[in-house]
Amino acid sequence: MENENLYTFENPEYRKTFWHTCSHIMAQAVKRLWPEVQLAIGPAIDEGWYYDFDAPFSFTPEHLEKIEGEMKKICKERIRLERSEKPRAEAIAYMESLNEPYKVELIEDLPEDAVISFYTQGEFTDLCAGPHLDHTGRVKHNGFKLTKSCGAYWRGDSNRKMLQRIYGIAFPSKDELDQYLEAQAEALKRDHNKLGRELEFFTTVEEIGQGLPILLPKGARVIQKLQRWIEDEEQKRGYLLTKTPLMAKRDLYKISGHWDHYRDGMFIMGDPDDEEKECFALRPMTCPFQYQVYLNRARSYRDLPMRLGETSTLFRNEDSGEMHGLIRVRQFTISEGHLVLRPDQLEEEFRGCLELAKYVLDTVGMLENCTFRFSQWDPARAGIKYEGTAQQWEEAQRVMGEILDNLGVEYEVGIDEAAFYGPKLDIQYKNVFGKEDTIVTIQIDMLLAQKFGMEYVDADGQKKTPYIIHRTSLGCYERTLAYLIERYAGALPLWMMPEQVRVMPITDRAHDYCKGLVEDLKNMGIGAEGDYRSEKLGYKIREAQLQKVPYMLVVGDRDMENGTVSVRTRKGDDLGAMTPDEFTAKCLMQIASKSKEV
RNA sequence: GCUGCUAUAGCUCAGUCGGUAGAGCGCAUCCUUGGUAAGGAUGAGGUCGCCAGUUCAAAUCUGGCUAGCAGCUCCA
Repeated sequence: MENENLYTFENPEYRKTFWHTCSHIMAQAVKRLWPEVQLAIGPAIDEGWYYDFDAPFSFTPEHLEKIEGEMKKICKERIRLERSEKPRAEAIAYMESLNEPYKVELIEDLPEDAVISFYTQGEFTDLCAGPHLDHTGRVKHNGFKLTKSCGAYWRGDSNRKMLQRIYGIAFPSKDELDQYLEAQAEALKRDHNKLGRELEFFTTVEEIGQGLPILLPKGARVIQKLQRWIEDEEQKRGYLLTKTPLMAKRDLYKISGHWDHYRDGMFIMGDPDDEEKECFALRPMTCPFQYQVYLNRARSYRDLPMRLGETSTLFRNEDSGEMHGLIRVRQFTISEGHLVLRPDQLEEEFRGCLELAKYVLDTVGMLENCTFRFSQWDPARAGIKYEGTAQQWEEAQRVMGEILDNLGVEYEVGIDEAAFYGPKLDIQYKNVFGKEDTIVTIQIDMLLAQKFGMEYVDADGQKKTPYIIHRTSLGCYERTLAYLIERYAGALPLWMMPEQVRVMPITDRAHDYCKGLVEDLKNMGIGAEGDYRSEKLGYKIREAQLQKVPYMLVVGDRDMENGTVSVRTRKGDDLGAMTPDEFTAKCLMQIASKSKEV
């Protein structure tokens, strides 16, 4: 390795070290300004760093400015960072003397014989494993910025004290910092929660409530197109369409285990504690409903695999702070499905689910930004969060791990991320803020079939319990729409766009001609609208452009004479004049091919 | 649920020291009939999120609620 490359920002190790030192500089600045503030933790993260503080006041933007000012001084002072070590007991005593209870707690969690390392820069010493830059002058006084402050629980535990977290970002030069901040600002312009409202895909109304977005005609149409496509695609792949009730008596959820595990997260109608009276709950998942389809009659091994699909609306009473645009809502519709299968079919069917998910994610243009996570149980929470035996869990996870390896899936492992009934493959996607959520999930369930008494008669005449795969193909339609809006900055591919063509007469003389065009296009299944207002062409084009309408058909005297339309794209390309038939054929072809480019 | 911030016209926002509101865009009407990102004029539109409190007087100050935003926690 060329040594000089180790100390560049391109090296992730160096970058993290750089940001970690920034967090120490920030902590030092805070302690200089307000010695009474106590320190918790301050790691480097994927983009920058944060430090958690316990302060008797709230950090405001003015506080952040002050801290930045003090940090600039520390950078200019070029203070050396020196590592030192103390035995555990001495380290605890030292942090007690500094009145840093959070640091004391951190050290107390380390083993008895641990040697504790510290980093000292001038008057400031912090508990830290390192490594660090050699001196604070490596950070440029104009190369960093404190981006936000917010609350964060001590040790990520919602039962413990809420501390205050300050986030920061730094680069080796002001130019790079400015570039980063500029890119951030650009990314936020794609925020579906703003753009989706501006473009009238959805809205919310105070009286309806949190997490209950209204899909406006444009948003509803996109989702309809996606749903029809998915339902058809699944039918091609052997799925049977079901339509099951949106609610059930509590009895159903008791069998599945959801009543015990997620009662607080359900919308319940009736008194849940009164066993004498009927009590219903809106469904938070589809599983036990779709199982009834299987249970409708006795099944043979010949019936398996049975692939059930449903466009399923679910209701989950999320905590008030969890809702976010279309990404996290209280009522949503997913491309749900359950596969009931014999053990020997598990790998093949899992492969089919993964293939389908990858196909649909690729088609909508999201696959390249997806990451895969193998969500496993945490044995420490066996019997609390997770049902079933350790043997069942190990078996399911072993099988799933083998399948994933055989399929060459590159994944990260998420411990304690599994469902209560089994491990999952979660396909993750990030929004413009960098926050990650699950877009698609494929789960192996070795428990629920037994609970519901699902069986099949095998070739040997024996009754056996099937495996179940829970899966989505395009995930939750609301969430997917949100990501699509962000992915395409609102300019969705032609095939899923609600309004695909806008016809614009230049003068009143062209109105009838245009109306005929719009009608013809609509009859061919193309989303077309006419703009008959007495505005100038430039005005109409600008508006269609802002609304991301893929094709604009301009019609004036010239076109009427020649029997043509003049075609313009939202990208600004002038495709010239062509006959309506030529345009229609081109448009239909592009729609059918689900091209991402138009 | 927690911490912090926010709420004024359909949208984006201004409104100083407490004295009951303003702009741009949009919308409506009229003029304009035009060739690829904003033609002109006129007009309508607001219990200042809701409920209390302080005050002679509240968009403005205080409290509660509702909703929105960022993060934390959670996400079957």
